[in-house]
Amino acid sequence: MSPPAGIDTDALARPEFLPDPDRSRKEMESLQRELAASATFVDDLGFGPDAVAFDEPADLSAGLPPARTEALGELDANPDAPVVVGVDQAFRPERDEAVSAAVAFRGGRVVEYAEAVTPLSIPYVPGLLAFREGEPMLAALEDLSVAPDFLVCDGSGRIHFRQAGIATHIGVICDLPSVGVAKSLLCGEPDEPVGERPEGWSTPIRADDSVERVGGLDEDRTGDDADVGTDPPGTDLPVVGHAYQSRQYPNSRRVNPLYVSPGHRVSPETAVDLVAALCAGYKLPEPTRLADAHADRVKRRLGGDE
DNA sequence: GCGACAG
DNA sequence: ATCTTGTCGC
Repeated sequence: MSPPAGIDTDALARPEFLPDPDRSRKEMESLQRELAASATFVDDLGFGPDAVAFDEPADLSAGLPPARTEALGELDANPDAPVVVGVDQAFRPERDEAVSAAVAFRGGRVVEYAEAVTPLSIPYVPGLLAFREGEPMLAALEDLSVAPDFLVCDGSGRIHFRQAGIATHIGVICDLPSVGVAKSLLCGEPDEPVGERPEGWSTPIRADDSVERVGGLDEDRTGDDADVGTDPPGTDLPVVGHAYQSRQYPNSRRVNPLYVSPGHRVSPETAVDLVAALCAGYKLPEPTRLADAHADRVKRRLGGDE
């Protein structure tokens, strides 16, 4: 049995990574370097893509599916399935508040919806998103009564100037495996051009000059020195994530790929494999898609203004 | 100085 | 992210 423990609130133990209006940009950047150094971009999960795979997308036409608490029970078909949690946010610009949502799944079923409304204290700055939205995300996670085994965050993880995107912040703070799923590329360079690609296609994103290298963090690089010079150009650069074509129309090229990167305790390769398994017919992985819908629902319930 | 930049 | 109707294409 797994008692509803929710998140191990280590968040309070790492206040340095939470928003502080008085902190300078330089200070936030060095905190991220510190955080990247304590992050792990190698597999440390205890389960694989098959354990979290969705075989059917949720039907949202009549609203979100009800949470099935019984899916947590011992009579569940797959009692050992990991708890996957998708997190996303909606905003109330007029009030400068974030509405964050966390949706927990087990065996492909929703087991809990959680949410939080949080005042925003820091503006959006590319590269410093976690200092604006990290607190709200944690608030939604702490509203959960089930303990997550894996977090799917919207935004980048290792695909980040200091290899510490919001998925990395959240993963390290909670000490949970996490991945970042972004709809556009923050930095880095794809091995191949990212256009007109078939469903299921993916290509590595490698660190470019805009990505700071983190000491002791690149030992997960593939190949050894003997390969240098024989590999294609750029192959010696560290892979920080992947572009992944989760959806595509047969006779059209309009859908852009997803940019998947490890947050914490996962490798770039496993991160894409996990996200591929979480996708069930739509562009976004199911956890993210439902978290997005739940955040919108909560926002609507709160009302258009005041 | 110019460009580029998750949500 | 948010402001927003209809509309082009599978």
